[in-house]
Amino acid sequence: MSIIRVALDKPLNILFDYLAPAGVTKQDIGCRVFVPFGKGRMAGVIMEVASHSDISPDKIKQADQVFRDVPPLPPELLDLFRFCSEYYHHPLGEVVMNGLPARLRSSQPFFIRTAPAIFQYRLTAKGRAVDISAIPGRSIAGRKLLVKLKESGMIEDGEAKQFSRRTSEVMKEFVALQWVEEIPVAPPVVPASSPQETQALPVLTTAQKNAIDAIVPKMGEFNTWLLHGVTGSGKTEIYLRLISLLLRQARQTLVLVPEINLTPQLEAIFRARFPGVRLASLHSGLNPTERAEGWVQAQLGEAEIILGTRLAVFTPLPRLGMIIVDEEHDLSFKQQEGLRYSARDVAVFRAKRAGIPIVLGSATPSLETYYNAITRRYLLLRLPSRAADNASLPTVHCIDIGKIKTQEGFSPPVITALEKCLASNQQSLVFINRRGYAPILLCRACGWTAVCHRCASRLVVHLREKKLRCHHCGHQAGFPSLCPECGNQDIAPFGHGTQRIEAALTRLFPHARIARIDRDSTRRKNSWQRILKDIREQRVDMLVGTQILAKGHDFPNLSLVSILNPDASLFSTDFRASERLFAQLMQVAGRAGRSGTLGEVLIQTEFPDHPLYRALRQHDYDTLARMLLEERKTARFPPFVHQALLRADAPAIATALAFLANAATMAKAPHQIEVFDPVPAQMARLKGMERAYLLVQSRSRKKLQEFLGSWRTKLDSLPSHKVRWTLDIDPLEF
DNA sequence: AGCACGCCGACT
DNA sequence: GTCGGCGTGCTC
Repeated sequence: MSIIRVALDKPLNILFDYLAPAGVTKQDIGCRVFVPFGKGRMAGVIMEVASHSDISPDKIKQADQVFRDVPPLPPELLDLFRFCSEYYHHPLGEVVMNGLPARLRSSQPFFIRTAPAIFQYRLTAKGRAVDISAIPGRSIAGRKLLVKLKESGMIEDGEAKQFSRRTSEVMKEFVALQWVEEIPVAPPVVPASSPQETQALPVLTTAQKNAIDAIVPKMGEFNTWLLHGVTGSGKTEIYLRLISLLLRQARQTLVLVPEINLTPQLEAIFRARFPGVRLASLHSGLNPTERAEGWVQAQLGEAEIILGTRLAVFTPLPRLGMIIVDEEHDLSFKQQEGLRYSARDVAVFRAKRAGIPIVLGSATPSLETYYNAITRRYLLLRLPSRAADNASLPTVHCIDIGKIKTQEGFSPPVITALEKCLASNQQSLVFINRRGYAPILLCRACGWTAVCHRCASRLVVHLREKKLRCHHCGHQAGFPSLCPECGNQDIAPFGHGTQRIEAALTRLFPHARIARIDRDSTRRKNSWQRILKDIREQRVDMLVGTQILAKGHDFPNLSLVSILNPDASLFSTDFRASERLFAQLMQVAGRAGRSGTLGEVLIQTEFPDHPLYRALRQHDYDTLARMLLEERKTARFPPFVHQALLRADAPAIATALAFLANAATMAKAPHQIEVFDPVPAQMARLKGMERAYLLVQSRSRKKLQEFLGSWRTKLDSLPSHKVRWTLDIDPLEF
């Protein structure tokens, strides 16, 4: 027992053997270890302990130090890493180290703060006497804090921290001034055996009740449940009931959500429902230490609910009882670089191994998931109507802009509807999936358009900043006054983006309060949360925005959704474009009329009879999904085949294509495997790199995997000057 | 991936 | 004469 095999963050598909430090046993498998490597030293994870090594003894170095600061990674997690390494054909060391929070990847030991201190801050008599003007006006955090304290007398740590990053400092000053006193709160005993659900629980709809009755008897076994519920049908309430059940059994629940935007919302709901229950929130908005702390709490079994984005699927969870993947169709579950894993698929595998249920929730399931459900590999639960008493699904109308002319992007019926909405104090939403002022800068004389020189894309006009921007690489350019091609002055923005629509709305409705919501307007930290608050508190009449608005937010007073130009992706070359467009439109449409008021959705299109819009009008996901599945079947697309992409990047497209051609010859297409011709990627140039890919597919996942395994060893030995290649399993983008 | 070693062009 | 280009090969 003197050799340890260590996973290191290196693009090599091997473990590295080291002489173990004294006293190392099999108990240390899963511990982090510090080792010499090349001329430096680095941190890794002990994957195996062995008695001998095949490496010649003179090469083997002595490992420096085994870290026992946190418990070793449990065997199930190491298995999960091995599975990912094999399935995604990615080096094990990179998989393992990618799964650890950054703070634990470093060579610094991590000191667990035992019993993370929770404090209450109570306003003293002295503090009560302080006038708000005693705090300088520029100390916004200080003022907010004092106002809050005067309102409620006391505040908890966690709540205070939400005001601003400065809060803890300010609070220290308050304590020093004896305005507040600090009272330690005893942390809840672990595990909280009975969740204190104090408030009256909402009455369940029949569909919700049926769903819960179906899952509850099978809580102890693996099943993949698809919870297919229209927007507003109350999926969250089902999650809450199931979690509550697990809390009573002292088991942990892992909840995966798409992106950080939704995390605070769901976190607030969970905390309100289960006060006193330890919830670890793992998202990219945390600093490395916070992230590691949440992770360790999960690993120690202290955190009972773990809420996080895709990376959270790799959290060690000793008492895991269920996994929930909310908005399972969301693309952000798939990592698009490095280890290209799908957190949703990894979660299903993890649940299967652990013998626990997994619930995939969506109003618009991915076709892969839906297919699994209708073929009974997954168990399907439906919530066909909205949960709130008086809420029904919005009416959807198409406006044929082939027949009715638009002005500044708006057709007369949309303008009228917006007017009516404004007059009756209802909020409206204008959806246009394009940031910036206009997508194109065009010379009317010669047809020249501004393009990015690093990407195969057009530059987008950002009028306010007087800049042209590439939305793919971030490149910025000034605004030319003449056409660089023909010298003509007649160059102008063409088409509509959110900024232009916002400007048009401001002209049309000068008295309306208009908010633009896109990546540009929500870039700054907390600005999205602020806008959301403004919307909820009715300080906004009209919202203009991109797909950010489509995602899971509840706008109670919103009654009109206008969708401006969705046609572009109807006839796209990407076979998933229709599925995505439909999901997106269904999601935005679902923002309308979620409580009380009847919602209305207006779609401006040149193809009002297209089946996609017909399905949308009838809120009929199933018919369209089945139709799209039929198309996929005849065209031999997923989910009827399994795909893998060999991607190659090179400075010149010919180099990338030549490499792929070589790779294709090596493949010697075995039985049941289709190897296609190398082709340039959709975005043929990105950030100065030319990109191409080679598609491989098979009806048998197993056959495809076997093939990929042997192919990859050959690829490793292929000359690849100037070419960077990766395998992308179950690719979503081409 | 880094980072070495190694073999050929323009510079103080 | 060297400094440095990046092609090739190794890391326990």
